[in-house]
Amino acid sequence: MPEAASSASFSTDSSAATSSEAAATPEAALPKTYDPAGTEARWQQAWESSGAFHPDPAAPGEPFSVVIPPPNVTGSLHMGHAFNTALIDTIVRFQRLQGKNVLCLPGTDHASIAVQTILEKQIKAEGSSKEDLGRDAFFERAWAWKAQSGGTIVGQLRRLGYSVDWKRERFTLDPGLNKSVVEAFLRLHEQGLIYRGEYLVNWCPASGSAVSDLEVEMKEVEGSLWHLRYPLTPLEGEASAAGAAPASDHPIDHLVVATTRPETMLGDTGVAVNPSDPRYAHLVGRSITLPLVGRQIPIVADEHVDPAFGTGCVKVTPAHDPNDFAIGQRHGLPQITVMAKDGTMNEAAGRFAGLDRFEARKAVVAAMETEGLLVKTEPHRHSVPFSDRGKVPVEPLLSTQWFVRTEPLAERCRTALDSPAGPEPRFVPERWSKVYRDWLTDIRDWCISRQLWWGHRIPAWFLVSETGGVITEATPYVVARDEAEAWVKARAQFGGGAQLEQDPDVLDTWFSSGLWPFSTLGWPGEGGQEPADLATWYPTSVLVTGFDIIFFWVARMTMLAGAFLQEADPAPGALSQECPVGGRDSWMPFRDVYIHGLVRDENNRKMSKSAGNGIDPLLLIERYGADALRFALVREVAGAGQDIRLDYDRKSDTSATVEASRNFANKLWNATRFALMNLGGETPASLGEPIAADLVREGRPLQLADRWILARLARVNRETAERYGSYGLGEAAKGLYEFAWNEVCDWYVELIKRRLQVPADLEGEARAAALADQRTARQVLAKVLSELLVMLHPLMPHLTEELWHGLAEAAGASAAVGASGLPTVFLALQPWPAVDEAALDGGLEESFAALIEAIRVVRNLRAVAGLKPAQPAPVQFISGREPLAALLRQATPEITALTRAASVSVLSPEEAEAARAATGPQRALAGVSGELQVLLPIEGLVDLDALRGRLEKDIAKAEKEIQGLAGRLANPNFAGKAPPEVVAECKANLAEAEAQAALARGRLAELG
RNA sequence: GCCCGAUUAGCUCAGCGGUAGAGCGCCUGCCUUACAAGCAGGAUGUCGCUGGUUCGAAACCGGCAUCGGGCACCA
Repeated sequence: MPEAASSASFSTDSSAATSSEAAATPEAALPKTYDPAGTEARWQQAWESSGAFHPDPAAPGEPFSVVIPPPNVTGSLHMGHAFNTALIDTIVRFQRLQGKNVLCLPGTDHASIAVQTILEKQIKAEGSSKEDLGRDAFFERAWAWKAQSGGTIVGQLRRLGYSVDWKRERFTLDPGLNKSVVEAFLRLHEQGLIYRGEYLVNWCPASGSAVSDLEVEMKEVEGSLWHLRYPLTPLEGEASAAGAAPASDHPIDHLVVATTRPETMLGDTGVAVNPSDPRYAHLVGRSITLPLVGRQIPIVADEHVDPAFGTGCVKVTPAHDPNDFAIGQRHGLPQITVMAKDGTMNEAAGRFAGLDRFEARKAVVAAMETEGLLVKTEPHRHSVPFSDRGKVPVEPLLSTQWFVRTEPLAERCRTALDSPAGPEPRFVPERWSKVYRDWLTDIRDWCISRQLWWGHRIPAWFLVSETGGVITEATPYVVARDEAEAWVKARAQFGGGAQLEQDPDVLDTWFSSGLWPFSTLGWPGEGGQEPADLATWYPTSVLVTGFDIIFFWVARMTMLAGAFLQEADPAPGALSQECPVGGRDSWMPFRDVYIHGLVRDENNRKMSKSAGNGIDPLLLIERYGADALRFALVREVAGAGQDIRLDYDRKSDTSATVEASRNFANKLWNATRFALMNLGGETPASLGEPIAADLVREGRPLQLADRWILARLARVNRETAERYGSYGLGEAAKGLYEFAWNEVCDWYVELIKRRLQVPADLEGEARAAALADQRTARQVLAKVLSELLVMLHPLMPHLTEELWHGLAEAAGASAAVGASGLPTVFLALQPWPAVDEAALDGGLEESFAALIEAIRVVRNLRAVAGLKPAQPAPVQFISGREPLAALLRQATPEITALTRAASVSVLSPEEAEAARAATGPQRALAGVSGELQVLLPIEGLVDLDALRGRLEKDIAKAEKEIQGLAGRLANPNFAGKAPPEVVAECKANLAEAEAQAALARGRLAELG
């Protein structure tokens, strides 16, 4: 237990001695600066050991659920994860304060191809291979890796203060999720949505596996375009090229094709031209003798060919190019594979067999040149598909794989997006729904099998006895939950004597990730019972993730949910373990999808491992605290979905942005420290709510500043709840920052200091009155502060939890503690405070702003005149506006304290004129704010030049304004067409600016 | 090629029809007993360019430029 650190914290343990001491002599017990390390660890432990975030599906409260995007177990977390975590945790903590039954479910992803790549690299470095190890030993090693990396990740998530339910933590490859995966595969297969077949797939020679279209990235490379001469095969009876060729005066005896991949010509099975191309129309149907190979291949007409590009002739290699594959299909051309799966040429490549594909390219070009068939070579910049993981060009190869038929699933999703009740899911920001929809339109089937080991084994068993003991495209198979069921199915279909072998391949990682929102909640359940978690928390409330995985993950989840979670799940009768899904509004796995941006580095580059510019979140947490990092990340969010930039100095490992948030944490710490020193050992509970009417009755009414801050508090409460609830997290953070610092600390606390300290020499009734008023101030301060802490809790959970307990237990009252000695009552589980509607007072907020401005003018005058801060000076306000004048009179004691005033007087213009008539003009520091004149009538000790400068500046500013306003009013169109209230405001402003200029001129003249 | 962002103070970004804002940084003065991780005061902008709509545009519309991202892709 990290109790040692609690000396730097508000003590919440049962040894109340330190607490009561803290109340009496706070300076002794509380340091001036907040030290997050001990505090954060302690609260994380307390929350978790008390099960604060382990919800009961049967508990009351509207369900609210989030499944976190499971990080890959490929090492440790980066700043993007910290950002995602900060956003999700802010949302779920807010919803918990709203009284909802909140589940936030954590987990990690096995990341099939990424993890296997890492492990194979390690094994290779040891001079071995996964084949040497064998499948079992490899798995053991992979699980050990998972334990280590997963442990690191979970540790990092805990360190951020993530309020997830660790008891429900899942891993995409754990046995429960395997059950979901197998069930999903079975049902899709039964529905005809999974099929197996030989197609052209993206083959990654580096990982030795097929990959999906999404895992292919197009990269621009400098290549060449080789023009090759393909001779026409002479027609029968055509003796030679010089023979009769009635169709043309210029007989054609060859075609020229252009290619970026000459090595594939060995697999050419045709040449295509555009059907409307007059140059070649007469040649369609004739044959070419394929150079180097000698094969006869036909000339076909196909719309795909662009007559304007190159020669208008295209070589067709159906086994090695997606477009050629399609052309081949349309014209019944054979598919000849000339390459093996390791990227070398195979026996079909004849004399080029055994060469690596890039060597073969050179060799083929050389051979063509030798034959005199290379027409020319041009430099050519073009896009080449690269494997995301393997970082090598992928090879389109014919291969037998498993596929998900996506169109029927995508169609459901498109329909849901057009739901009359509003789009499902709802994207925030909305623009991402277009990206999502576009991808779901014209979607291609999803290759889900991977020739890897680390992953969910495909639940298909082959009757290899039917095909000579090996698995081929033609081998019959059964899909089953396990081997026993496979045997039953196999016997039923093929009788006894079968020999079964499970498919050696595994499923694409995203297949299991795609089930995450329901597999983690217990889908499909046992014995036809719907799991309680699924019944309560499905659909989840919101998915929070980056835009980079909308296709990979978001769309896969919605498509797969559409197959399983519909009210009328069309599963055939064979699947009797049907999971009932009654009573749901929607089968969609989430109501909202909140898409956030990426974290960029100080140079505006995306932070990534490969770029080497990542920042370890733990480094910043250690330096500034988890709350500071979280607050900094959320505060950077502008609107929604925009990337954020985190400034960072790599030499010193510091970040000004995070430091600013750390400073804010410290500000809150000190505000609470101030409160503890001034609440006389009382707590918000013992003081009670400051109810205006009661206080009037008790003869200690709310003062002006009290009413003002309570009005502000009510408004900020309302705004903040609205922002948190509508994904305006950055705005919520900024709003609270400004309220806490600029209003509560800078003004309210300063304004009530005088009232909090009752002079010892005060006696009798005056003393009683002062004490009564002190109590009012204490009540308001306690309320404002504790409510502020609740509102800030989603953003800075540890600090606010600590301070809230500090406030609540100020008197040393022992906190509720559990058997472990840790607290059992948490701010995290408190209700959000109700907005005090009666306290809202727009007029007061406005007039108080004028008071603040008046004080600023006084301070500015003092600064300009070079008065020493400690030197008192008389202050005179002249205002013709009664509400403001009254306010100034009322706030005289506060003004005195905040401006070091020797005296404060408030005069009407008439009184001021009369006084001047009586005493003559006096030298004074003068300034204006609106129609308010501020005078500091002091002789001597004043920098007159600076004062003149100040007045001249006032005049210039007023003149500029006058010019603008007068110009506008002079325009007849303005007066005629603008709304009357705008014109009136404009006139009023002009009058005021003119008055200001006149006043300032007058004062300037008086200075002489 | 198509689609989306962005372009405002030195930096990071708000503002989205009525006279330009915040934070950080910068300058000046302060250890004013909650906080120097602080307090007070101050300076700083042809709001990317260009047409248009409007009484009025940083904001709305059209074009252009630059930067960033996504999708597609002609061999």
